[in-house]
Amino acid sequence: MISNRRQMIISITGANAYIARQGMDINASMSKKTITIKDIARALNVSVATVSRALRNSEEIKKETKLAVLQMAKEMDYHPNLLASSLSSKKSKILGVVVPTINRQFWSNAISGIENIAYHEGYKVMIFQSAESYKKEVEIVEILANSRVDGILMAYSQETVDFCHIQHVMDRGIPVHLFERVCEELQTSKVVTDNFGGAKQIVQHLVDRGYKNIAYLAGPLSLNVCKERYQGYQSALAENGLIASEDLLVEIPEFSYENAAQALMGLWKKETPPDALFCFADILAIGVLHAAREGGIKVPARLAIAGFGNDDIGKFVTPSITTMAQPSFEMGQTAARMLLEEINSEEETFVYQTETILPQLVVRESS
Amino acid sequence: MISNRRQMIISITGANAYIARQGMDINASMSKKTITIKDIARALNVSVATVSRALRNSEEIKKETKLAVLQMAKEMDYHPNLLASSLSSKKSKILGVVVPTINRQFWSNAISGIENIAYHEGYKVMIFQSAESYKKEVEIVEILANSRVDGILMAYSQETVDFCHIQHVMDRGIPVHLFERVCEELQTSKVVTDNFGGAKQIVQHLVDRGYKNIAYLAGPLSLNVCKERYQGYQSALAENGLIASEDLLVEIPEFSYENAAQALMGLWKKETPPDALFCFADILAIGVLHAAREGGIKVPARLAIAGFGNDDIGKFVTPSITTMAQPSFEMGQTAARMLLEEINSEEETFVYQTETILPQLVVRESS
DNA sequence: TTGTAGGCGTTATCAT
DNA sequence: ATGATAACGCCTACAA
Repeated sequence: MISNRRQMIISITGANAYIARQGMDINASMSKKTITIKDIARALNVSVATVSRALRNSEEIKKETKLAVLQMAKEMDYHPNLLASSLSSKKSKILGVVVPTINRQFWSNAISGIENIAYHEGYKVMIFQSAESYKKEVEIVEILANSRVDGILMAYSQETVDFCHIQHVMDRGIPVHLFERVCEELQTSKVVTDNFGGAKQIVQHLVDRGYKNIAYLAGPLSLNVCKERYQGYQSALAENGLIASEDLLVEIPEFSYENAAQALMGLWKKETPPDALFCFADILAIGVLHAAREGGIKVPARLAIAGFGNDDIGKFVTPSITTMAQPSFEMGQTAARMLLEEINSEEETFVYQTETILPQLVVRESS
Repeated sequence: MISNRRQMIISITGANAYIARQGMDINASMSKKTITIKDIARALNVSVATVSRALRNSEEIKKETKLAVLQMAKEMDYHPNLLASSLSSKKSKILGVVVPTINRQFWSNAISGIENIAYHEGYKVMIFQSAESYKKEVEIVEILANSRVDGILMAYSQETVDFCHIQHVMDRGIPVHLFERVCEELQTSKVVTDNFGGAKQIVQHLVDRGYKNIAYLAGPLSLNVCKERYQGYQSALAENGLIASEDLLVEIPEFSYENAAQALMGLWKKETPPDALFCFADILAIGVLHAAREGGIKVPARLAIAGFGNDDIGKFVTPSITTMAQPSFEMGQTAARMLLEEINSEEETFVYQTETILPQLVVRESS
């Protein structure tokens, strides 16, 4: 445990240097008066308007004055106050992001993609996690709107069935784009995975491999993602003359290794346990795989496992997990790009689009 | 590809309802005049000060007026403008976060912990990734300072050897707390892992298991974390009469599975390849494990592997990875708590502390 | 307990 | 090309 007392660092540079030259008492000014465009204007004997224009590199300003302002700004160690700028210009250059959680790979990757694009376009990113709570989500959306973010990217919580809070901020004039978890009720741009097609494809793959009694381990079917993959699963089975019995559907309330493990145990106790298991997400597939090994169930001999998402982890476990690759980073980028496009669009009638990302089948050892 | 035209949703509720009742023309007010405390004041025939106080639940206000204001605010669909509030109060209630990347588990967990605490304390979080670039980091720090964040949490980039940019924002009066990646030069609070002790412990474990030729796969030794774990490694070897030969140190420029795999290949070509490999982070351990399997190297029979961090992945691979558990989520929480403590501290002389988190040895199959 | 009025630091609209 | 000046929406002494 090392601890230091805060130290007053006295340096005759930057702002203080300027003040010193003006003949002011340094000690009296230790409250560190922050330099504003007003100070620059006074020092240069021009108006604040001129300074403001010069700093924002406006065309309608003489080159020399612009240079003079820039130089004086540096000399006085001036730093713009973005709060004031935002208040005045009505543009905060902030994007709001709402995700269920930050610490699952899909979401952190998506956030990374969002930040990546935002940064390059000069936008900051404000991030919140709803923790799958509707109540929290409502609060968050309100906070973001009140913070005057220029737009919101969100994947709503699994509790969310009412979308008034989202509609409400849209009515306030704030563009909202949905990604991954979307709904029909809202007129927004959306970035989604082809869940139906993806699920169908991977289940077809299982069928092709000879598996006949394929179970689906789902998250809450109230979420479009979960339901769509379920429908893809059903469709694939139907096309192959197989039935998706109720018995083979397990819906878990929360995504975790443990819940997946439990689900497997439950399935295994049935009269006719499945010979393959399609999991809504890789995290579940991993949990199942782990439980299978502990239970002495050979994978893929007695049980094939397939996931969805292509988290890093699936590649390195033994046996490695067959999955549908979802480019989460790129999804974040796409969502951010589309949102910025709407923000920067002049027209009143922005055309909302739904961008569908096609996942890729990655066949590995688990099937 | 579904696409919809933006729709004007006309509803006689909220703000418009109020305006309608006032006899104003709805169509003329479609520009959605945002309601301010001024409007509430006018409607209630009180001053803006009263409204402001009532909304902030000030003590010095009569209960009835407070209620009246609150009710009218709701009726008029009032939403506070946090930008204006921040500008005026000089508190933005925003925390800035700078990390190398969001999409590695350690960092996303830490961010999650930070957001978690921040949210509960009424703070928003603005997140940036430096991508290990010094130049970008300098820009980011400037942006955060200009955004008037109330404090900054950061883990600097691996390129960063000069800390003036950080000192500069501190001089501007913005508290900065360092976590995980810290340096001696800066007088700030810090949250660190006991890297020396942790590395020593896990290497001692390897020695105890009978391994004698233990290599260290490091990240850039310019980072304190990498160096400290190196020193712990050296110390453990020394105490056991073993030598940490230069030959057994591999420094990779960037954290990736691939680089780790390459490093193993390099080591394996040596006259006397190592019999154990301590990796700076789990991600490297996984890369090495994967390469070992492909190269037919039995783990742990011919090569023991140990990591650091306890990412989820290490638990599920075969053989599972021995590692030092680093509670990243809690580190984020701790860092956030300490920063908020400084922000909320009245005193001029805040006592900077260094919080050291002890990692836990997790022995698994790879050793 | 409530009101008045002057900021907070920029931007934007008119003039000149 | 530059200047005055009024917003932007809220907070906070200081008065009353």
